[in-house]
Amino acid sequence: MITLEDVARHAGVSLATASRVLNGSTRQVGASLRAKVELAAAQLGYRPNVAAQALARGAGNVIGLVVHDLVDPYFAALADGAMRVAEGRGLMVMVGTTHRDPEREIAYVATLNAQRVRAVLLAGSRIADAHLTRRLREELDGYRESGGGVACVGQDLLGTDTVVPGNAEGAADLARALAGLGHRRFAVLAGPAGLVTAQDRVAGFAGALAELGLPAPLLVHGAFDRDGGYAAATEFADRIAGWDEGPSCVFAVNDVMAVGALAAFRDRGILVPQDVSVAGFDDIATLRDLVPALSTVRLPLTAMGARALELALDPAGEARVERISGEVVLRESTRKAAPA
Amino acid sequence: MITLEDVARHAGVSLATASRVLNGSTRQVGASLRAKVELAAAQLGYRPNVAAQALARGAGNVIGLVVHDLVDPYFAALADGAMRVAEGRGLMVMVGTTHRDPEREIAYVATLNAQRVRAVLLAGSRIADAHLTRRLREELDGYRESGGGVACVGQDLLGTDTVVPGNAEGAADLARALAGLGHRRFAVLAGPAGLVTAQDRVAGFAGALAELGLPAPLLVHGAFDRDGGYAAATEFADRIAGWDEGPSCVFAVNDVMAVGALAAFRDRGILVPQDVSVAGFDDIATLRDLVPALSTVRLPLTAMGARALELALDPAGEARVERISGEVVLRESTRKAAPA
DNA sequence: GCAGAATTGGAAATCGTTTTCCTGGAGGTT
DNA sequence: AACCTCCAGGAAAACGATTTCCAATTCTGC
Repeated sequence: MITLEDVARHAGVSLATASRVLNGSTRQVGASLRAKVELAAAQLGYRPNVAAQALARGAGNVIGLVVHDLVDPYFAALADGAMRVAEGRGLMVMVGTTHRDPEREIAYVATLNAQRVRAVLLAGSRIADAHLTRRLREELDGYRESGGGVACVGQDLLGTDTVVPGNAEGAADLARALAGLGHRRFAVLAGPAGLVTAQDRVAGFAGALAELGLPAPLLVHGAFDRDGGYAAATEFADRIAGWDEGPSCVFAVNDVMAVGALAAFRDRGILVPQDVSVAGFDDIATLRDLVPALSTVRLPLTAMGARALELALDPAGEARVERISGEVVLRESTRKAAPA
Repeated sequence: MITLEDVARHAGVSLATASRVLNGSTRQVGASLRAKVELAAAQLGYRPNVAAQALARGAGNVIGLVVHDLVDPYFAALADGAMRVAEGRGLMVMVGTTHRDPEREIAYVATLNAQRVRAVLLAGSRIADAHLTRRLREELDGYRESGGGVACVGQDLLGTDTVVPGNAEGAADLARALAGLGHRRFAVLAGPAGLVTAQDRVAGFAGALAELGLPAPLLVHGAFDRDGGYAAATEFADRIAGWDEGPSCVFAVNDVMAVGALAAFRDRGILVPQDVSVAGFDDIATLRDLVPALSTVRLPLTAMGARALELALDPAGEARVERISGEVVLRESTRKAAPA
């Protein structure tokens, strides 16, 4: 490996001068020496050793990103937004995927802490488990004390800068919109019982229904992914099989689950939206071409990821919380309910 | 920040001993000292500084991954596979997204080189531009000389370990399968003219048709993404509008483009598969619930990403090339052609 | 008991940079 | 001409670990 010392020797200057020329410094270097150093560096093919730079400077140019699953388009979009910001600032991004294991999440924060990354971005919803949350919080506190920025996308549970999607409000808006279409009886594919994002969406939805004086929705729990949606929709169909009046509209707490639900209904010969309307949440770009097109709540995911990283990188005294509201988008998967 | 020296002092031992206790060493440390050091480290909340470790050890535990676009499920799946391997080996992953800009790709390799990452994984197809390819290759050679492993997923153009999807063979198999369904006249939504992956798929497809004695397909170029598929399909529909016998089957060179094509046909009232059959390539998991379900060529993307990283991490004398073959999956988007 | 081997602990060199001083010379002001 | 300021350049001290020696101890086998 070519080191800075090699370059300096080859150029006939001191280490200090070579460093000043090659790796941005406030100090000036005379034109002739500067040229010599640059030539030597080019000839030798010098590459700075960032580990050494990070050590000497006391700060690297890496940021950390922790997501649950890169294959889930929700997280991919968030990551994309964050990476664009990182790129714009000349930072590299280290990514960790937890596959929804809270222990892994804590472990990643510890690792990123050891890496002395400039900022850590936590994406995705926390499990509603006080003990785990506390441990994560402690780990983050330790990290922040050492000067790193932390932000998260999701719930404001960690005392950090947070970009909070308007889950409850969006779901409530959606409920009102669906009620406006004439629906009276709803089911909710509610995701895992302990997942805060899912809880918020369910609560917002159910709350709006209550305000409208409509009956509480039928809740079916299941995993937060496509297969969870499929399973929950199947269970739903089984449960209402004998009823004379079942729900006319099903709300899946995210788009990916809604896709699973659509598949389940299709497999059982239930027509959407004729037999039942289906709505999701997130407005995942990759899924906009579904048939029938999914009614949902649009969240500006890329912008949210970008904004969160900005928060993490630009420190403030107080923990800031930014609420991002979703926008109801009605498409073909929901239709006017038949008059009662 | 708590350093190892703080821990050593607090425990009343030397730096060397503390290092041996805390960060895996071959040397033994007596039980009593070991306990003292561990206690001190825990009390002080010591976190090793990886930059310093990397410097002292001469190698970090980071690998680099360069993809075009994380939002594209193709790359997300590859990245996921690679990350699982990395996780299993206790390595962190630095991700760079090029957004299909070859200059950025080269820049990322340079940056990863400076980071002295253990291995670099390049995913995604190279542009067929000799000059850019040469520059990338030089950059990679420089990196490999310094001891890093390189692998790529895509074409074997860089003289490195490579996982090569059977693009031409898969497309040829698909062509034969479609011909077996009775199709005689084909169109290909061929992607950008300079993209090697797209070229290979087109060539394989066209080659098989020629072998079967069928007419050469109608080629329509466009971007390699959903909107490119939409635009190309629209152009295709316009072109054949006046013909008395147009192609009965359209092959989009990837699934994402096929989704765009399906949308375009839907918007123009063209029924798939009744009016025209559509097939894609990749078998993206997120898109398996489309209606009509997409006929395609399945590529084990996650496994490919994982394998590529394994190649990069386990050095060999020679550059190894592993071919991965795709499997034709016929679904509802293609149907038997009406007898002529 | 005793030589030699094995083991354990510590001092100090090392990794590749950045950065703080320090020095000598150039330029400007009375 | 004397004095002061400014500035380019270099020597050397961090930065926070690992690792190589070396010395001191404890085991072995006779």
